[in-house]
Amino acid sequence: MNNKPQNVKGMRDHLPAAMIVRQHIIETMRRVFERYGFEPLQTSIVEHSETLDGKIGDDEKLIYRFETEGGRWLALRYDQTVPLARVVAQYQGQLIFPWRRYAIGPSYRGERPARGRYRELWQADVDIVGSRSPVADAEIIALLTDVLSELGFTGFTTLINHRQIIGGIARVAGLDDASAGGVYRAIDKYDKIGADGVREELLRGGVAAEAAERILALVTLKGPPEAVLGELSERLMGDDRAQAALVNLREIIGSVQAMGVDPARYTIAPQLARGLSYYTGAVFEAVVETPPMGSLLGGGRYDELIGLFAGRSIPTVGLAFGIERLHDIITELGIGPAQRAIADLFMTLFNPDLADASLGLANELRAAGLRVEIALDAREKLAKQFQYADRRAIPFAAVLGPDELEQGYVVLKDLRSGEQQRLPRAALADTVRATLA
RNA sequence: GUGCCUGUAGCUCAAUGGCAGAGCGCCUGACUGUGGCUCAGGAGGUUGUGGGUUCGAAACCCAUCAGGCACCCCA
Repeated sequence: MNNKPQNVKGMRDHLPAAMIVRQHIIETMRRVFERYGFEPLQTSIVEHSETLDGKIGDDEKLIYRFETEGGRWLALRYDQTVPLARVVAQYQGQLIFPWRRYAIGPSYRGERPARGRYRELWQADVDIVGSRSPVADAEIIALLTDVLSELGFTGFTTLINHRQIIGGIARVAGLDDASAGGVYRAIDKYDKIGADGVREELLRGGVAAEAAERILALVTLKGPPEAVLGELSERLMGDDRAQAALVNLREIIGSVQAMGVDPARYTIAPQLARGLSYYTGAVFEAVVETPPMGSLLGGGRYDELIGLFAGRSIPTVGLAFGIERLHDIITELGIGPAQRAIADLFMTLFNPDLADASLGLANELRAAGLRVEIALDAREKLAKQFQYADRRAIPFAAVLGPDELEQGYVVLKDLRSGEQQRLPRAALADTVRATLA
C-alpha cells in the first residue's frame, strides 16, 4: 500500500465547482418533483442482502455484499426501487395511496467503470405507488420532460414502449418468453448497430430468417405515436396481451398530450427493451444524441415487484434519473448554472482601521439574504483581494473605504462586466439581486 | 467478467535507451483605492506505485493502482 492518497475505483470526489453543478441538478429536480406533489423519502444505502435477491435479474452479481462481524450478510443498494418496495411493504399502514414519492441519493454497482458509468452513482427516483391509472404513467413522462427542459436540454427524446409489445414481437416471431431474452437485447441495440446488425445478431441467436424480418419490420417503425400504434396494432393482430398494451399506450399518450407535453420530445419506440426484469407495463427512457452517453434516465411500470414484499399487488410506475450522466453531459454541453461561485458578493477589507466597518456591512448584506464572502487580511492590497474574488468567479465585489464612509455610500463592482457604481448601502443587496436574477 | 489503449509540473502535452522540456496556469514586481491585458523575474518533478532488465530507464519487461475505448450490461 503506497502512501499516496487516492480515490477508490469508480468512486468520484466532487470539488466545489462540480458540486455546484450537482446541486443545481438536484435542486431543479426537487423543484419539479414537488411541483407535481411528490414527497421526499430517504432510506439507508445498506439493506439486508436477501432483500435485494431475485429482483433485478442477471445484474445481481454486481451488488456489493459484505458480512458483518455477527455473520449477517448486508448489501449496498443497487438502486432505489427495491428499497422503495421494502418501505411500502413495511409501512403499508402509515402510507396513503396513491403515494407519490421521490428519493435522491447514491446507489452502488460493482461494474467496470467507463464514461458515464461509475460504481457509486446518484439517482433521483420518482414513483407513483398504488395506482394502475395510465394518468400516472403520463404524469411521470410529463415530469421527466419538465426536469430535462428545466435543466437546459433541448435535444432529448423520451422513448416509450411497453413490456407486452416487446413480448408480442417475440411471440409473433414464434418465440416463447423464456427464449426471447436474446431477441430483446438484439433489438435494443437497433440505434447502435442498425437493421443489418440486428438481423445478423438475431440470426446468430437462432431466430429463423422469416421471423427476423418480421421482428425488424416491427422495431423499425417510426413516426407520430398514433401512426406507430396503429401499425403495431395491425401487425400484432391476434396477440391479446399486445393489443391490451397498445390500448394502454394510447391512453397514456392521450393524457401526455392533454398535459401539454411537447410532442417533439417523446416517441413510441418498439425497439426499446429495458433490461430490468421487474417491468410489467409501459417502459421509457430518455436519450440525447450529443454527446453519446446512453440513456439519461429509465423507468416504467412494475406492478408486481412491491407485491413480492407486501404480499398483495401494489401497482407502481416510476423512473430513475442518472445524476452522474446528467452531470457529465451538462458539463460537456456547458449548460450548467450561470453562476459558478456560491458567494454572490465579495466584501473587501480596505485597511486594518476600516476592516470592522466592512464586517458590519457584510453582516447587513447577509441579513438581507445575499451570500457574502469577506476578505480575511485587511493588510492585503486591494488588487490582491479583487484578483482573488475574480478567480473565485464571485460576480460582485464591494469596497468600503474612507471616501465611502465619509460620504455615506458603498462602491459596488460587477466583476463580470468591470462596471462599478456608488450606491447607498441600503440599496446594495437589492441591486445585486436584481442584476443576478 | 473479457480484450485493448493511456498515466511525465496545477492543466494540456513534448522528450523512443543517454543532462526531464514547452505552452497555459501559479508566485513576485512594474501598479500604495480595483481583477482580466502587457512586460520582467521566479518557484514548481522520486516521470501513478512497486519490482526487474541495462553501464545508463519517462521509454523495455512483470505486477499493481487509476482513467479511457470496444464487448457484456446498464443510469
